[in-house]
Amino acid sequence: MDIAKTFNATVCEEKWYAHWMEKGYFYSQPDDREPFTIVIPPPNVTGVLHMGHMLNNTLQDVLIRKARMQGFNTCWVPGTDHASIATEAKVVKKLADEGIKKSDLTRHDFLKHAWEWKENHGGLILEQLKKLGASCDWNRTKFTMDEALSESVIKVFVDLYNKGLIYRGVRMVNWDSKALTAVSDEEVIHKEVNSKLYYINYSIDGSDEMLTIATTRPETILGDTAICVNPKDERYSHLNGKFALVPLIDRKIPIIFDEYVDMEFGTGALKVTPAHDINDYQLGDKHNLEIIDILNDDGTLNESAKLYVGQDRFQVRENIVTDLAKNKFLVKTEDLVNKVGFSERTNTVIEPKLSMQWFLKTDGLSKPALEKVMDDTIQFHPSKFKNTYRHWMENIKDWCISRQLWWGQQIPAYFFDGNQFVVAETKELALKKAQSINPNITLSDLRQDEDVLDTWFSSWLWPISVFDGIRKPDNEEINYYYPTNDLVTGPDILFFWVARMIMAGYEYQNEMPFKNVYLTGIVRDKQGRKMSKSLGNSPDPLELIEKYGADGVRVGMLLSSAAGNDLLFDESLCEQGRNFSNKIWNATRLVKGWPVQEKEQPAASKVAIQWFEHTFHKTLEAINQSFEKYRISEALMLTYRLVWDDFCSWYLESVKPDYQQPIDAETYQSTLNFLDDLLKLLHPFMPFLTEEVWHLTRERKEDLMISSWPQFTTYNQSILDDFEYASEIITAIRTMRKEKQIAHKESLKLVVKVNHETTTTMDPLISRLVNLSELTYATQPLEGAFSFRVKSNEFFVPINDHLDVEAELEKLQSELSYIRGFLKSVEGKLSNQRFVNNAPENVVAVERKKQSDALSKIAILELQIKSLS
RNA sequence: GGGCGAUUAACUCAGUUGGUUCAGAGUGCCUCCCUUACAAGGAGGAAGUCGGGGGUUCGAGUCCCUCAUUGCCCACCA
Repeated sequence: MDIAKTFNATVCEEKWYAHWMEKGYFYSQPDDREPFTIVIPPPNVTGVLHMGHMLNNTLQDVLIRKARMQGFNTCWVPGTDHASIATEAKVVKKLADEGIKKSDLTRHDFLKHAWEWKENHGGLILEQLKKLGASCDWNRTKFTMDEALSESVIKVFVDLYNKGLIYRGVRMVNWDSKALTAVSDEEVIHKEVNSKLYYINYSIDGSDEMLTIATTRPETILGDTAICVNPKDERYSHLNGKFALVPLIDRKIPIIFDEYVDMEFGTGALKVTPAHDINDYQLGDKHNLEIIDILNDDGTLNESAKLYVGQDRFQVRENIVTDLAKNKFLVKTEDLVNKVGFSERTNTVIEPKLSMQWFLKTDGLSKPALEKVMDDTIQFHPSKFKNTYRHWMENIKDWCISRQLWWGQQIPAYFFDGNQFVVAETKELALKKAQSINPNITLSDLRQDEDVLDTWFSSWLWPISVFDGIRKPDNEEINYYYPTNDLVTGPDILFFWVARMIMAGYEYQNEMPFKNVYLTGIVRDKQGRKMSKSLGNSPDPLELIEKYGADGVRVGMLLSSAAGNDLLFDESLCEQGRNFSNKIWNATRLVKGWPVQEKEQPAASKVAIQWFEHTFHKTLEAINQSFEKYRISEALMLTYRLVWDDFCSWYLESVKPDYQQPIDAETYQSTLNFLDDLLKLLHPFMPFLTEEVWHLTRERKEDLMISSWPQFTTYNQSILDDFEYASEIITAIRTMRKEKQIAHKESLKLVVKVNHETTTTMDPLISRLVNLSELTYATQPLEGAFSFRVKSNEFFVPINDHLDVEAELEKLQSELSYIRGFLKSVEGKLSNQRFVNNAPENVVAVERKKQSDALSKIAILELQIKSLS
C-alpha cells in the first residue's frame, strides 16, 4: 500500500468527525456507568471562535476523551449564551446600518429582529468547535434563552424574591451611557488614564472671598449641592455656616464639614455632587444634601444642569472649562493620572448614577460557596486562585441584576396601582396575587417591569439548568450528571461566573456544581499583548487548523500552557504540533512498510522490546499522575517524548530490519501492540491522526475513540537503568565516529574492561545501533585504542590510524582534573563533622559512595595516562 | 491604597516534603548529514552566580527577611 509521505490532516478530520457522529459516540444518557460531565462555558451566541476558545475547548476535549477511554459515561454539554448587552448592541448596530432606530421599534418588534439575527448568525461558533474535534453531545445543545432555561431563570428570580433575597431600590449604579443600561460592579474595568485636575473658584456668599476646589470632572459642578472641607482644616474653619455659589449659575450651596475629606489632596476642599459620585452620594446621605441629577441616560446634560443642556458630558467638560476660564473661575489645571471606570462591554466611561434597580443580596449565598472552595471540596487548578476567590467572596456586595435592555429574560415583576407590584412566574399568577391586594385589578392593568436580567443571572444556573434541574430539581438527568466533574474557564470570569455558579449550586441543588475548576491562562501574542480584534494580533483559528491540522493546533496550544499561566502564542507552536503529527505518521509508514516473515527474532529486538515495555509503563504512570494533577501540558510533553524519543528514536531504530529485509513476526506484533498503546495515549490530544493511524495499522472492529486507556502495570527500574547505561555507551561511540569521521557502515570492535558491576543485557542493542562486529570483555586495557568510560567501566575501540594520541591524552587529563575537583568537594563534605553527624545516613552513604567511585575512577585515569605517555 | 503571584539557558516554562538522579524540558542556536519512515528529518554540541543582598541550616531555586523589577485581582480619594 502506498501511503503519502506527509500527513494530510484535512481529509481525515472530516472523515472521522462524521464517522464518530454517525456512530453516536458523543451522545450520552444516564446508565449504570459512572458519569463524567463537563458543561461548556457557553460562548456568546453571536461570537466567533478566537484563540481563547481554542485553548479552552481543546482542554475540555482532552479531559472528556480521556475520561471516555477510561470507561466513564462522558457527557460534554455544549451551548451558547444570549449575552444580553453584547448581542443587543450588535442587533442595534445592524438595525442602524439598515436605517432603523431602536427607539422607533416596539419591544416586540425589536425582539423579532434579535431572534432573527440569532437564528441566522447564532451558533456559528459551535460549528467551528467541531472543526477542532470537540466531542460534545450536540443533541444536548442549549441556549440560555431556550424556553426551559428562561423559565428556570424566572423561577429562580421569583424564589429568591420570595425568600427576601431580591429587592428593588434606588441606588448608585454604574451607568453605561452607550448601552443605556446599568451594569454590575464586575462589569466595570478601572483603567489608568491621563486626566486633568481643574482648580475652580467658588465665591463665598456674602463676601469677596473665593474658595478653590479641585476636580477632574468640572462638568458635574452643575449638579453640586455642597462644598465639603475637613473640620480639622484651619484654613477653612471660618467658613462654618457659610454658603458658596456654583460658578456660572450662582446656585447657593452649603459649606459642610466632614472628616472624609483629605486635607492633602488638591486644595483640601471638595465639591459634592451626590447624584454623580458614589462618595458624594454617601456624603449627601449623611448631611441631607439635595440631589441634582444633571445627566440624561445617554450621557448628555438635562434641564437640571441649566447650561449646556443636550450636549454630551465630554463636550460639556471642554465648554465649561473654556467658560470658567473666561469668567476667571478657573485657577489652574494640573496633569493627573487617575483611574477611570470603563464599561466592559462598550468601553465607554461609566457614570455613577442614581437609579431604580433590582438587587440580589449575596452575603448569605456566598458563605457555603466560600467554604467549599477553601476546604478543597471544590478544587481550583492552580490553587493560587483560591486567594483571589476568597478575597472577592469576603468582600462581596449586592449584585445589581437588572439591565435596561430588551434582549434577555424580562423581570417577572408586575406593577399596578402606581408603584405597587407583585412578583410571579406568569402574568396570570401575578394577576391572582395582585387581586388579593386589590380585587378590581384586571390583566390589562398589569404592567411588567421593562428591564431584563443580567446575562450572568442565567449563566449562573447553567450546570443545573442544562439538565432542567431548576424546574425539576429531582429529575433523572440532574441526579445522574450533577455535580459535574470539571469546569475549564479563564480566570477573568472567576467572579462573573464561577463564583456565582457555586452559589447557585448550593442554593438550588445543595451541592457543588463541579468538582474541579481548571483555570486557563489568557492567550497573548508573542509580545505579551492580549489578543484582541482591535490590535489585529489574533490569528484566525480556522486558518490555523487548515494550515497545521486540528491535531497540530491542539498540540501547539497545549504544549506551553500550564494551568493559570498566560500563554504567549506563536504559530511555531502549531508547527511543532504538525511536525509531531508527521512524525507519528511516518513511524506508521515505516512499520506498515515492513515485509513480515516467520524467522528468528534478533537479540537486539528482544531487549529493545523488553526495555520499551518497561519504559512505557514508567511513563504511563507519570502521565496518569500529571492528568490527576491537571498538568495537561506536562502529560502531553511526557507523551511527546515517549513517542518521539523512546519509541521512534530508540525503539524503532533498534528493531528496524536492514534495508528491504523482512522483520520477524514476533517483533512485528510487539511493535504493533506498542503502537496501539501509544495511539491511545495520544488520542485525547490528537484525535484525528490517531484514529486514522489506528485503522491503518490493522483491521479493526472497534474505533480508537472508544477503546480503553492502557492499564498501568509495574515496571522494573533496573532494566531502565541498564538501558540508560547502554545509551551512554552508544552516544559515546556515535560521538567518536563523528569526530574521527568513521562512517556508520564501517563496523567497529568494542572491548570492555569491567571495573564496576553492571548488567550487560543490552549488548546486542549496542552492537546493533552502532554497528559493532565484535563486543568482547577483557581484564586489561586495550592499548593504542580510543577509550571512554561509563560508570567506571572502561571501553576501548581499536581505530588504528584514526587514533590521535595527543587528543586522547588531553581528553584523559581533562577528565582527571574534573573528577579530582569533584572528589575535593565530596571530601569537603565528609570531613565536616557536623554534616556526618546531622545528615541522614543515606545521604552520608551516598557521599561515601561518590568518594569511592571518584577514587577508583582517578586510579583508572592515571593508569591510562601513564600507558599512553 | 490593600491583597495575591512571578523572577531558573537566547525564548517559553518544569523543578512536589530543603539532601543521589538538581541545575532540567521543549523551542531556538552551532556543527555534520538529503543514510534505504520522516529535512515537517537524523547524529552530535554549546549554553544558566536559579533577580540583588542578608539570614536559618551540616546543607538552600527550594524556608525566612529585605530590596528591585514585573503581572494580576480588589478598593470611593476628588
